[in-house]
Amino acid sequence: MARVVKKAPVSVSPEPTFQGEETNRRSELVRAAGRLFREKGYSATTIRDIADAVNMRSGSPFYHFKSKQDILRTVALDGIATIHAAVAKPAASNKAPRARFEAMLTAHLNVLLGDEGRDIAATLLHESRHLDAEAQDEVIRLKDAYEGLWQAVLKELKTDGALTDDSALTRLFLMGAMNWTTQWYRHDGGRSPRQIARQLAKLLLRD
Amino acid sequence: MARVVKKAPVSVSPEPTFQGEETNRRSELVRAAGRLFREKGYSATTIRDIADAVNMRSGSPFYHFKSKQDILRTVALDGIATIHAAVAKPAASNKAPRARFEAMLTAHLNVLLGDEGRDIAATLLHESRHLDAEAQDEVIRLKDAYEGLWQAVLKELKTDGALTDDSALTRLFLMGAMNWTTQWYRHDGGRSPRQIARQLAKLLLRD
DNA sequence: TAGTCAAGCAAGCACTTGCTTGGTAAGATC
DNA sequence: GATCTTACCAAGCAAGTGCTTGCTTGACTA
Repeated sequence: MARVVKKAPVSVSPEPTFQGEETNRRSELVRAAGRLFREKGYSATTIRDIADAVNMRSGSPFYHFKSKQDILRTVALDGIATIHAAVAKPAASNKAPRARFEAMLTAHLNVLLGDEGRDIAATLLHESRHLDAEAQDEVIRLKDAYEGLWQAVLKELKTDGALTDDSALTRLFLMGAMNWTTQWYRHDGGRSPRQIARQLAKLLLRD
Repeated sequence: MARVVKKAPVSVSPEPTFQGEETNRRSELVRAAGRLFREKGYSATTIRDIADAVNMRSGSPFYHFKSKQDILRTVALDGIATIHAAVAKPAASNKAPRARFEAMLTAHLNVLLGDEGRDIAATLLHESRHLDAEAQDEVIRLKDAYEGLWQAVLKELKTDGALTDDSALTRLFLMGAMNWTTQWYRHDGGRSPRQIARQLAKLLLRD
């Protein structure tokens, strides 16, 4: 209600067509959906919520996506691709394992906690179960590939003697410690992702 | 459908009143709700799902609970009380800090991953945001009290020299590593909570 | 100038949702 | 034996739910 006057009888300019800003309307939907999925969860978020957030009517998102699940799929795949890309960069650097490890931690946490990626990352981590089986398989495949980056650096750290155990269990503990930050991190609080990464490295590695 | 014959015209015994089994119908609802909340999430679980699971009609749970949220509140508070009680016991033992720590890890993981508590624990960890503000505050209060148990043992471990940093950050990493197990633990897999606890202790503590 | 197309809107359909209401059968209590 | 209480059920209401349909409009194109 009070949303749109059906036909503004006097208005001359027929809507300023707010150009520039952001090209793609579809990606606006994805961003809005990501934020809402993080804030309220997939099931509690309605198509109407998403449409409202980008100033559409409730039927219009279905021009861009064939279903609500399709939106979720897009957000989740977007999320893991973002994390992977962010971490692959420091992982490919030629720093010493320890410094490389810390840079990877920082990259992962920057996505999870930063304004850019935290919506899609949280959606990926907490709402993937609402995907259909096929999409879930795809997420798992990409996640396994991503964790391969970590397994590799853990192995090097063991070779270096900074780590005594580079088993899958160690990797899972590491993922847990990192991904759980979304549950307690406060954006107004003092600690930066960088500092958190450093502390985590210090906890896990011995010198 | 095919659920209950309205009035069995010939049946003599008017329903065997399946005694014994489990006293309280209300707690059956809580258990069923916990399982469903873990499997599908709070929002995706309907009152009809919960009622079906204990063979009631969809209006009947409202005799025991005043709203769907009230069920969630009960499950969540039940969850944290269960974890707290399970960990408080080893925490109060007079073992050496290191052994005590490992016993606490085991206790926490036994609740999270065991058949008894994993439903309510998962609900607590992942669905608390759907509580109203008041209930959320109560959960946070209890959670802070619970984490106090951990902060205390971390402090002792530092005194003992097994840990270099007993800050809140260390505790949060620890909670993350533990609570994230629910995301990957397989009940058919080889590792027991006990073994996982031991490995985690080995990763965090130095000898 | 007519035709095409991308990007939406208005309306609404079929269904689901949490929850309420009036009733009722079996015990417990007086 | 009359009343009260417990624990439900049958029915349904009002508000949503995902999604579809037919249409419009402004920008481009032949």
